[in-house]
Amino acid sequence: MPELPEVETVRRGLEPAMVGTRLIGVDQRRPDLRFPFPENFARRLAGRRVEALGRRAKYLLADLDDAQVLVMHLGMSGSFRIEASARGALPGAIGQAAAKNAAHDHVAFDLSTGARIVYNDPRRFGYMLLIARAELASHPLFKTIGLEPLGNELDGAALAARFAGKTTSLKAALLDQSLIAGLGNIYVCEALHRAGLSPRRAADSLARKDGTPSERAHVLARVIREVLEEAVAAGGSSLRDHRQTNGALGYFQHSFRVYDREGFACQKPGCGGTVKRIVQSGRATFFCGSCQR
DNA sequence: AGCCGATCCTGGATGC
DNA sequence: TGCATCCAGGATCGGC
Repeated sequence: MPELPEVETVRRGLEPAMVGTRLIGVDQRRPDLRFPFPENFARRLAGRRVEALGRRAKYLLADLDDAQVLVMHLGMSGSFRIEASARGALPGAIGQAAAKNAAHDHVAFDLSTGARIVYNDPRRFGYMLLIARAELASHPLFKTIGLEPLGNELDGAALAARFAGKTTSLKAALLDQSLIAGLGNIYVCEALHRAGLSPRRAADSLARKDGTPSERAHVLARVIREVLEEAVAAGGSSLRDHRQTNGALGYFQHSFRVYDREGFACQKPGCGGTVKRIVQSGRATFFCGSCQR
């Protein structure tokens, strides 16, 4: 489910509820998600104060007052919701939708404010880890992570340099978290369409023969940032599971130009092409065969 | 070294 | 209606 915009939406929702509060109790309802929870997970979190809530790539990072970081990944179907109090249920349709899914509520954090934050994940591809802050950067999960697209790292030159010598497709390279972080299937398809680049084009074609970045590289870097920022502003894309922490749906799915739009007309003015669906390394790719070259 | 397919898991959509 | 099949926003692993 969650690519960078969805994770960032969740972060912005959780931040005001969590930062500065203490974790009074942690209700861990099963031994594992994708991986086993850390040893004594609930006990190690109890009483800790949350100092900051950050994001790197698709990871949420809660800085704790004991120099540990609670690392959370939402996998394909993970979501957080905030309940106003430990006992209280949310009113109306949002509350009902949450209650219906309660079988997949795997962790709940009770905060010193009385709020409760619940992690729900039907497919259980998500996970939570505790890592010492000093060891975070050298941790296997983080030391190989690529460019952060919303930071200052991403520009055409950096992208072309990362992709230099890669014989794989642009689609596969953009999905590779060790090259550029945070993109998933949706935003790769959308960015390539906006850039007018074929997903089948070789990744190293972003650089000229002399190694300098081509115009394509600059355009692609710009539209990646653009589509991610627009999606964050829309609260992410809600296809199945993604919700904002207040239960509301994101609405960027209404702005898709190619993703899941096989057979529809290309929306680029004057193009006249049709959106196609192909499979690349086992995953659906949506693109316009006319204007993406 | 680097790429591809299989795999973890559940639920929704589709087809017979 | 029921059952089987396929597909899904991710990322790791083994095999080649």
